Amino acid sequence: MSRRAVTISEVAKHAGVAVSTVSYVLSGKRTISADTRRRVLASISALGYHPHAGARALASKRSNVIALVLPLRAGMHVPVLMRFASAVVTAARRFDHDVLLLTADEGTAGIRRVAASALVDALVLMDVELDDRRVPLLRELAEPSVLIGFPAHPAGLTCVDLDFHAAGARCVEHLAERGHEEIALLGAPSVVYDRATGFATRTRDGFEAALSEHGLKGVALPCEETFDEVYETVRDLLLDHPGLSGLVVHNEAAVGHVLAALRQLGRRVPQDMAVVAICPDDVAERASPPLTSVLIPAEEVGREAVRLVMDKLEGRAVPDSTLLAPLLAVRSST
Amino acid sequence: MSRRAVTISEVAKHAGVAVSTVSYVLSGKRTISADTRRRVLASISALGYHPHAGARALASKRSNVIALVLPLRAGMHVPVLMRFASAVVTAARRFDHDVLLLTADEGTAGIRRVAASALVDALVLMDVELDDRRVPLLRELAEPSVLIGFPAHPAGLTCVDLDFHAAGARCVEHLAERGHEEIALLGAPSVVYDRATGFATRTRDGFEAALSEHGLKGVALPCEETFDEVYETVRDLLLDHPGLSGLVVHNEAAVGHVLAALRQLGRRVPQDMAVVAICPDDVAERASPPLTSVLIPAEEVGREAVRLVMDKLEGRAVPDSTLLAPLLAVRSST
DNA sequence: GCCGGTCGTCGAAGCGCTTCGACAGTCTCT
DNA sequence: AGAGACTGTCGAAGCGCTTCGACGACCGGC
Repeated sequence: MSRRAVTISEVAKHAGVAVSTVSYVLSGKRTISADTRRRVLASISALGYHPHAGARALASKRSNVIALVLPLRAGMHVPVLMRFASAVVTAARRFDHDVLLLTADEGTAGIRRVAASALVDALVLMDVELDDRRVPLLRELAEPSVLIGFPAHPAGLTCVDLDFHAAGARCVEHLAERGHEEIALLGAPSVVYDRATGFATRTRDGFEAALSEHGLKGVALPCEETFDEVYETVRDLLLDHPGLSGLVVHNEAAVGHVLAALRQLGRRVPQDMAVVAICPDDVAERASPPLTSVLIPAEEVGREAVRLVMDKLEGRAVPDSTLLAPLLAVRSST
Repeated sequence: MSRRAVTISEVAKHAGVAVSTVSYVLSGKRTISADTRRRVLASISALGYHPHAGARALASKRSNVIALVLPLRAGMHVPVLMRFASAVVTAARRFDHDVLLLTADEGTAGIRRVAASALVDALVLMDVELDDRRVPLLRELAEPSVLIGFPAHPAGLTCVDLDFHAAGARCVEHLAERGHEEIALLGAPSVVYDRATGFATRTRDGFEAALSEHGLKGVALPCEETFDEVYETVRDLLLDHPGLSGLVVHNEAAVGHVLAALRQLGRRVPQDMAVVAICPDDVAERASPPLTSVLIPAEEVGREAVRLVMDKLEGRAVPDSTLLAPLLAVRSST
């Protein structure tokens, strides 16, 4: 049970070298002869030595821990969140760092606490709001941070997200390849556009740009999230655009309703209407029929966020904004 | 930006006391006069002092961090997981601890590492398998741990979970009271049974035990999570068991699909088929119709796990096994 | 054969905190 | 009034590690 932990000085004694030599073997910050290194490493594994994290943090001013701030509140699509978290942990481990989990409900206090107490070296925040209270705090913090998502004023911050402009365009392109000539985008609820929320607008712009590039007809509409509103929107859409044969849905909550409405209106998917969604993979897969979709690359975003934050820790310059290319998965709805 | 952090000795100087006095004000381990305490606290907030976590861990042999080991892999219903995680973080904060997130894919190595390096004081593990490789390690570890879920041989461990055996039985009992004579259990995806994960098996055992106790006919089936698979399963079930009038669903991801499939197959709930779910409350409430359900008390389990692990840290004795009684909420589906 | 330059290693000085023993003062019994 | 028990505070000794400066040993160039 409670064997007292092995310390670096016991390793040094066992290997017949100075404490500092053991330290240098471990950190590689000074050259050590191959022979000495071998002896030290042998002693380390013979004794089962693990450096004491606290002592290391105290002496080196690095805890080798990064904070991950998750929303954990209603309205987020949780499975995606989890995949982000998982990706961040895995990526952090690759840089020999661990991950401290903070929930957003502790607000700025939690961030301030873990940063000020040197518990963490850096922070990764998820689900940043347009006007996020934490953003000013991050700006004045000594510890580097990376945001997943974009606030309204990202100046001075490092942000990473899916390239929604390209995602909108990619959907159009896919439908164009399939020979569709008139397509519509059903987006976020109108309130989201009114707020000029980044990702919704960016998708629409990408959609429209691609439309004119491919010489297609089309229309972009906001889309509410109750079944009745969705039904009306879809019905009117079909009446107003009899030539319509392709649909891009960028509204996770409405996807199911859209499919149900189409079914109810006697349109088969994909025979009468091709549907492409921009949504998490599992939503697309579970829909009936499974939807061709641009997936939200959680793993890649998480990995990239960690890479950026590590670069900042090492003092390397990083781009303010990193946009990840969309990936389209073809399923049975197109 | 990078103002050097305030240390305890600066606080001491500012307040005109010894360093140790500041420490005792913070820890309360010795009596301090009200007047001195006030002066020290004033200096602390005036200077914005935060104790250095590493230094504290080094000197006190306590990091005030607990590890949370999450599965993050297929077959688990992720939102529930998230609620566990959230509950653990919140509860840990209440004991002035933070939470380090480990993923199960690092296996025993990660656990060994964070324990040996004194990064964490204790561990909470989720989704323990019946024959979990990590269990022997936990037994020999000096750091206390608590499992959410039960392995096959829980001797010497501290485990907490919903009493799934009782939950399965409770559902049968409820349906028996309502006069149903042939009922089925739709459980987790088969991969979960193959892994022999405790909770799925225990629910089934409880279901079957109650079945024979009440002299009912019935069958227990695994249940996948896409609509098409669920539809097939339900359709076959109805064909094979024409007398079936009650259904227990223990699979959050599938409940919606089960209801949709029943509707599509012309069975009304509850008139033609009574349905009881074992799932988080919000899932049951949002279903249409709202489902009678045994709720999964994620918050309570997480909180309890943290309480237990803190008790162990303080050297207090704790029960080996904590089973939370199932609570059945009657809604309109039975 | 001597000088300057690496190379490999060591010793010691912290890093910021907790905790132990010591010790003046105060209070409470006799 | 004096012994004994508290109270409140201090100083100093670590906790286990990193890192800096120092210093022999060895190298090649002249």
